[in-house]
Amino acid sequence: MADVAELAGVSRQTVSNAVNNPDLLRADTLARVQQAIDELGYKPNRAARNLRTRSSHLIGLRISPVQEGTASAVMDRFVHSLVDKSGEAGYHVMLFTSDHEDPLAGYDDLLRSTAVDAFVVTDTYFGEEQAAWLRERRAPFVAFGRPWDDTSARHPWVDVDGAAGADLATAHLIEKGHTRIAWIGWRKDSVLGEERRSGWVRAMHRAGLPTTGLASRVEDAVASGRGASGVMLDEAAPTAFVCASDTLAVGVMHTLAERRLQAGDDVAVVGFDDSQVAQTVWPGLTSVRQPLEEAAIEVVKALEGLLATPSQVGPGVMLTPTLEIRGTSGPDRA
Amino acid sequence: MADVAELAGVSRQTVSNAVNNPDLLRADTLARVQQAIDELGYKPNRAARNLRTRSSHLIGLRISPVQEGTASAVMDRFVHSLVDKSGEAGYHVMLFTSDHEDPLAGYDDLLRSTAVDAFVVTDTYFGEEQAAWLRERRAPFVAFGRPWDDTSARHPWVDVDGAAGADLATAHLIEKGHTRIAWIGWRKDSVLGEERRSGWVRAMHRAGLPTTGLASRVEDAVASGRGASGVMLDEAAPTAFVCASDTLAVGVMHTLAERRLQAGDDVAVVGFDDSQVAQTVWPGLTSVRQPLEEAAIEVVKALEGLLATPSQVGPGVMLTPTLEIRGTSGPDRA
DNA sequence: GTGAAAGCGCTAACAC
DNA sequence: GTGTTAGCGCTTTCAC
Repeated sequence: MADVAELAGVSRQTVSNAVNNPDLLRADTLARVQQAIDELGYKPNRAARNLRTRSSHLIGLRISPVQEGTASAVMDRFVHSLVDKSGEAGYHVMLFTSDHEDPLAGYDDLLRSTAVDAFVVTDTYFGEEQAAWLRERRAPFVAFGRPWDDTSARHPWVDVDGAAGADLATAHLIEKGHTRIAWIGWRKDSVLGEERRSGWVRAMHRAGLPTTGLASRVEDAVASGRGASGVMLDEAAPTAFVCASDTLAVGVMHTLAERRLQAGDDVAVVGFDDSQVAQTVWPGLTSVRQPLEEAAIEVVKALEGLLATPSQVGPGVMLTPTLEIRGTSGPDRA
Repeated sequence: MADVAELAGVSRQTVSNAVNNPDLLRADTLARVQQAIDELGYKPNRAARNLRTRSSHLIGLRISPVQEGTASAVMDRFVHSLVDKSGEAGYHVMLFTSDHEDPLAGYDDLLRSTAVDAFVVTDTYFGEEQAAWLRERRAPFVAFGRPWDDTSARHPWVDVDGAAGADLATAHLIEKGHTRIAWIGWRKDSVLGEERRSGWVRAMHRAGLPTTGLASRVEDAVASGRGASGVMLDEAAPTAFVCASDTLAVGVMHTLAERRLQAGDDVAVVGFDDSQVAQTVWPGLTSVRQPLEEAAIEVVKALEGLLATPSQVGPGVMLTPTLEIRGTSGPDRA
């Protein structure tokens, strides 16, 4: 910095102003300083700046372990988008993990050591707890996932409308002529699962179609999807399946393959998350896709607002997913 | 820090020592300071520490955009492992992107602003260029991927033996009775692809089996795998396929499905990377799995060595992949 | 619009 | 073993 100042013939302070408050300088001075900066390849030292401004321009994101044997990688896609979008806003994403026992430990450490300016909280299931804890400590954070029970939650959030996604999927199948459309979803204690399920119910009832005996709730695993769809096929003879996840949808496809049924031709299947599995598996799994890039944009926007004026919290942002139509959602042939 | 010092009845420096050089203190003093730290929930301020020690305990990792429509997510799995392992060593992973035009720009910025202590370089294809550039700037880094042409490269690296992986896959098929085993790989300009291919050649020749007319080199895309395997089936009638990636292997499975052939029963297929697709697709895609967790451990180890004694560079570490055997690698029925 | 002075919170070097 | 001193590189007052 001193070098730049000397080369430009100004004081060190003026260099700082050139970088942080360019409009404070006269145009010609600014140009001279800028040239010196370029010439010397000067970049302000992060540590010093952080110390002085009490901000790190780092946002913390806790990532949970990879789920082997499942199809979904929503988290990973979101991380990519978030890194992209926050980078454009001058922030970097710092990843951390904490053991499942005490997920808050990681947050606490980073908070106390002022390592990050804010967090992005994504873990939907533990969201509540984390949110309450962070709020209590006045830690700035934006949640990807709405606050479910706590209607009084005063923190910014961005979420994707799961019901709309399932509705979209179901309506698509209805349009294809299906009338007996089954739901393979998650256990009842999953708020996310119940929300997605409600979209299926909504679309079915809107079309005057029955849902009784057509819903199943299981663990999010391929084997569970396979098991549930086998039973469903035997007992309720649906011509199409809407699933709460691609993992479950792949399970349905296992059942079909075992029974020598063609996914799409004989029985339709729609998944949720537009995973790489959905994108590549034959003949292409129709799937609900979350607008993660948009979500990242909104999260960063909320983050910027939060750090600029911590007091005022804007309303939550709800995004609508889209449907990626592929081979498994063929017309009803029955 | 001052509070802790006062509560423990020592000077601020002693608190610092308690944190950074505990063995410098007498046991009872240490205990007293430690208790004060716990009581107050004290954590050293990162920015101040970074400024003073000229280190951020951050390692930079450039992530490339997600490849839609492919099966592999090696990068994402590696990121998870790296975050885990580096966390144990007291480091955090900071992600960044840079446009494809100028991948070095991102590195340069972080380097100049002393934002990170070191980089982990993973992009195999641009590895050479990046490595040379970083070395020139004396930026500490560890490469995940060996230096291919530059035998004089004096930087630490960790890599997975792709030839061994393809050899493993091929030998497994040979053991299953297959004799006409085809290779679907990447274009010739991919060093990684040629390396994997050499493992197939090696295993075939070791068993006295022919390779002529059994190899195909295409883009890494599902459609390419499908196309190449279709042609191969018509022209050379192989009973098994070994592929350079799960993406290509899924393409082969498309061809089989279209021809009403059962993957595993009629024609065997083995992929590479043990992606979520391989893990979930019916009837399970046998695939070569890279030991990414081990790789992350070695990378972190190298990183620690590098930062401790920058001058001495240990030898590269080569890891051997394993084979995940699933339904698609059935015996030869011909 | 520009420069001088002060200090962010910590740790390395030294004196005690 | 413990305390004192100095300073990491920057930005934020405040004069000028």
